[in-house]
Amino acid sequence: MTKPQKMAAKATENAAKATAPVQNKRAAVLSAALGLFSRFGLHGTSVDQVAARAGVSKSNLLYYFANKEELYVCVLRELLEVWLAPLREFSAEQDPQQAITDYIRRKLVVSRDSPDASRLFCLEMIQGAPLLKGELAGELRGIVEHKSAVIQGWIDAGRLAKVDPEHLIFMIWATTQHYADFAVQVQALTGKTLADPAFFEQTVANVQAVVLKGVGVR
Amino acid sequence: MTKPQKMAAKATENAAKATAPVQNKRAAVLSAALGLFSRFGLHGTSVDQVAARAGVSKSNLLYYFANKEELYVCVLRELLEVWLAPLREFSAEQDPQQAITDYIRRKLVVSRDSPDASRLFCLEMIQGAPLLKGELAGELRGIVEHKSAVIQGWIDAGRLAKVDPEHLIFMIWATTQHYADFAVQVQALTGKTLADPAFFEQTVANVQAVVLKGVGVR
DNA sequence: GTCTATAACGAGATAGAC
DNA sequence: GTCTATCTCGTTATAGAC
Repeated sequence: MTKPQKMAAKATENAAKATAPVQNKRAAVLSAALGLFSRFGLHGTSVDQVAARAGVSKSNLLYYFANKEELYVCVLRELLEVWLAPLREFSAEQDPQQAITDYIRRKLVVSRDSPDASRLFCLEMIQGAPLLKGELAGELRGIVEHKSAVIQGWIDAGRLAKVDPEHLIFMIWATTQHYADFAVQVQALTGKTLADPAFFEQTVANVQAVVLKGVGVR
Repeated sequence: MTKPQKMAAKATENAAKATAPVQNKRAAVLSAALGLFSRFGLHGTSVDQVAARAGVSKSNLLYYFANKEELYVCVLRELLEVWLAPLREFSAEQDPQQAITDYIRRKLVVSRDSPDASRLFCLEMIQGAPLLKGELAGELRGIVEHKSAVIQGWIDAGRLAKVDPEHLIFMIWATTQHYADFAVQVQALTGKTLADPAFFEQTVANVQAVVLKGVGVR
């Protein structure tokens, strides 16, 4: 088995049977790569920089990842799960007000705790999502259609005001991700970051308040 | 006067006394550059690509702009005005509901007609706004503080619900720019773009409805 | 002002010793 | 698995003729 084949196999198997130290190295590289790619993009980041940040040599990095693009794709793959997780939990069994309240908080927690993931996702979208277009049209679309139907059900039952469910979802995504993607702007204008607990709670409360009132039936 | 000096002078004078054909070329290059930088970033775009798109040779382009970074900065400078214009019009003399209604529409018009500008602005923010930080802390901050005071005045007068003005402004920015920056995602999930007149009006109506109701006093 | 040719450099990727 | 050395290519930027 040649090296690239081994690597490809490892990637598809989710690296199930690799040894622990190898996993640590891969994880370190992926984490370093996320941090840099999310700020400077694929072309704005050199393999050298990623290697340095991860504490490995460039050629060693290229032993684990066949080339820069493969590394980038691996990072994106991990990313998508982080990004999708909060949406999956959005449930039809809950009270609509509570479901929206919880969803907004979960998304803001991601913006606070994984701003890198949010930013790289945004970067990818801006560039036309060359590598995520497939997932968008497939998995994400399925989930969104399902959640939209749930929201539409609430509206038909008179539990929410008449809004287009997809626009409501976009609005929640936009307002919550804004605090990660435009963190510099938020900081320049308010002096605060989501890392500040008081500001975080204030943000959660404001977004929840406007959205809930905006779609409320009362 | 050496070439770089001439160029720098031309840039600062706003190219007031340059001849028309020269202006056309500069404009063509700037426009081509905006289109490419906004998709692929500074490092993802080559001078060659910009030149080709603008219909000039690479070395000719480098006659007008001393180097790639200067070109990038020129593009950003133009950008900021496009981005700020709708906010400047946000007026204290209007009825609050009307002011917010109009502002949302204006921002969505920009998202529809200048998605490149919106995307490049977003790219710059994601990267930490190395070149716009100054403007953010200065001019933008001043305008935002002023507009926030206006909103606070409306709240104190009981004409709007109690919201933090800055979060309201962020919410409007986020929801409206989303349709430009995440256009691929919006298209993948709805099949539509703001270029579609019906979808545009539907978007305007939805955003206005939720925000207005969300901050309304009734 | 515009062109062709080319210098100079950075960065991705590979070869091969250990 | 990890390293050093090196090849190769794309890209920026300049030199200099017209």
